[in-house]
Amino acid sequence: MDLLSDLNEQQRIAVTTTEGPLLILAGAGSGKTRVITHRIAYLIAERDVPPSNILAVTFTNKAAQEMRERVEKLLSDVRLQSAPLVSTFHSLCVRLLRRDIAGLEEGYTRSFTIYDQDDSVRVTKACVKDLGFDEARLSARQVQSQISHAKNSGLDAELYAARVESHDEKRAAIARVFRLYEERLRSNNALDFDDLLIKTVRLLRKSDDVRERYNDRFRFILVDEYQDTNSLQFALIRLLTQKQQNICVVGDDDQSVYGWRGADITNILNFEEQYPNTQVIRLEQNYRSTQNILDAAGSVVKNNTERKGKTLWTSNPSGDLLRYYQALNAEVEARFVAARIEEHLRLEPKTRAAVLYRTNSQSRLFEEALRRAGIAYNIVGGFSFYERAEVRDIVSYLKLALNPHDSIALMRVINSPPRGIGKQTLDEIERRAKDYAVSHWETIAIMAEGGERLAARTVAALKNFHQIITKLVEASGREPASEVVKAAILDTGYANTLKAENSDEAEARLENLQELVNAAVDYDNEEAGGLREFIDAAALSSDTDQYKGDAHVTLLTVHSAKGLEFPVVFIVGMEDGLFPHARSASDKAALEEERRLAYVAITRAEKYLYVTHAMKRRVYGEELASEPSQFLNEMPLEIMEDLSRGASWLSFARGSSRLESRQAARALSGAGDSKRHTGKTYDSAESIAEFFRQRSQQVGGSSASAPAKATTQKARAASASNNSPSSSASGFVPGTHVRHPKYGRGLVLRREGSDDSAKLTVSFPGFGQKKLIEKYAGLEKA
DNA sequence: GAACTTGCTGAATTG
DNA sequence: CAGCAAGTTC
Repeated sequence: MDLLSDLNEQQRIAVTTTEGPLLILAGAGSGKTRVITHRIAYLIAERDVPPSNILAVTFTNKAAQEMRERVEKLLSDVRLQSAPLVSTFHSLCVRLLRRDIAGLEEGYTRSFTIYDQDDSVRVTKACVKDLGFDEARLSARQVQSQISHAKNSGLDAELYAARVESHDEKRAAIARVFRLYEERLRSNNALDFDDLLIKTVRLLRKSDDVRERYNDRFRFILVDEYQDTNSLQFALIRLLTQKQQNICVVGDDDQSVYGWRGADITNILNFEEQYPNTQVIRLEQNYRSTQNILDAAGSVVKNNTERKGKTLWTSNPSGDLLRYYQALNAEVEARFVAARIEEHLRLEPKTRAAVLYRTNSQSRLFEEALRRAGIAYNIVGGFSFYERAEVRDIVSYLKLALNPHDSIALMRVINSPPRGIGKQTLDEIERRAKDYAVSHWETIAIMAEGGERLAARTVAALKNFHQIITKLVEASGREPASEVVKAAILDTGYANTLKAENSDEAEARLENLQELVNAAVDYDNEEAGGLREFIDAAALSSDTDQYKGDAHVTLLTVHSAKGLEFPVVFIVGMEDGLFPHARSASDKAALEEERRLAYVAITRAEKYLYVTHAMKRRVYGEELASEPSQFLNEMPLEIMEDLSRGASWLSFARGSSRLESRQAARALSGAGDSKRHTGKTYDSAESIAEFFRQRSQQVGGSSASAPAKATTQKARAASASNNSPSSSASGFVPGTHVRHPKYGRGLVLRREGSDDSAKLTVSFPGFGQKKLIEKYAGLEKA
């Protein structure tokens, strides 16, 4: 088979440049996966590289699996002795550590357990409690994320503590939790997700032996989604490429959306400096989307300053206009989306649609609307299979089967199903474990022998539990994984308790457990890994792994959608404070990341792209007014079609921007001209548009290169609407959040007149818009 | 010890 | 509004 015939020129160079460092800047939809898979196949088939010398690293299992399958397909007529290793960063680390962790000399053994985030939070919580800190003031979740952040930036507990200012009480507390947390993990022979990378890097640094071995083994390394790598992952790559520099990284700086998780965009921006003699290849032809969709994406992302800059182009037709919809509230938005999906499926039963949202909590309304419309959907994220309580319980039993000293697992299931071991007994176990300085498991063994101050009932209950686990441990020594899973479900009483409940919910849980058994059976058949690997896979499985490519309708966050494509895409909740998220508003870098996120969302679409927003939305159970996202304003309005009922932000923004430079700059396209509106009938929309116009001036427009233009724009706006924006430094300019003695929090929409006699139009959630004279209103900044 | 009630606090994105 | 911890009752 000719591996190069169906590639374009750039792709071909990317595939055949096999020696030396290579940076492939691959725009969205430019055939990135195809290049990687062809490259692997090419190395094997044309350059006679033994597959075992190739390592390809991805971020998700799903991507890894897809890559494996595609390579296999390309090489279907080549006989292979081995397969290239296609793996996620985390499973690569597990693989190394399962073999060599003892070389670290930190007391860890090869049978270490992996703590996922939920486990980590549990440990953190226990640490906070045991150190006597107030759990309400020091939320375990927050502390855990601080610890994780520290670990990812190369700080251990000691370094972190040393960095904490003495007066910063909270951080000092976190530092103490951090230290205890690390101790607990170590004494449980457990590693959290961050440790997997940290320990691997440390091991490769420490042991020349191990480092050499893997340098010799992996002579050709590929890294996908390189823009998402963090400093530890970079260090890992560095260590693996000491002997050779056949390192090929593929990424797109415009799609870097994991900065909050420690991803370091400079890894890709500075790759050429880190690896001298790097060849750079740009893949800029997009095969996925229509021209209009690409225009929208480009028009948004070009507002970012921190980027390498590239322009996607396509030979695809311009396609349909983007479809815009302004909903009264979030419920209406969901109903609109469901109705449109129904329509698309009616016209094209085989099409696939995706609903993309910023936060998982938005999914519920769409689930309800789709269910009501009788449309089947698939949802990614939220509670994934391995995160369900019953699955986690059984997995905990399995962990105990391999290592009964795993206290986290033990405490999780010691009384589920209920077997008469209550809080009193648990506290007693905790106390004694600490006193004797032995594991909970050993403590239970001692207590099960009976003794002073223990009720006979308690002793019997503990004995029972001890026996159950002992049996599981024995079973794990001789039975295949699936049999141990069955035992963990049946012999622990778990299944019986669920059956006895006799409810629909219990029924569903039983089905999930059946599913777990099925997974284990598959595992027994396919790989000879055994229970250990089965549990590792469960721990490392991720949300995006649940994505089913053949589903007609998929609900997922924008983050989870990265790397996927759909003929029909809905980007919903395009509102200020939601997308971009409020937590990013203050920070320029964070806002740029949000913008890249918008870019990712837009470029998922092949043919039809919908953008929607709601005027009102429930937050914390309270209904709040919301403004359209600034990213909507950054799209070319003339390639949007307005599907809103009645007046909308778009209809007004379009009318009001007619005279302004943005229109002139985009005069190329004649679309939208037929939809001229005077704006006079659109009271609320008018104020929203006003708000935008004002804000774009405050922010200084989209590019730094046009100060002169910004001034004329400002002057014109001022004369047109009789405003004097930002002339009174002390006053409340539109966009400011204010507090009113009677109406509470509100948003300034408009300001008329100057100095302190200015008239303000302020929108108060729940009270509507009020016109107020600034000097009498008693407003304060909120 | 278990099941139920109340009252509080807090959700951004994920391997 | 929801999920969780502490408090209450059987």
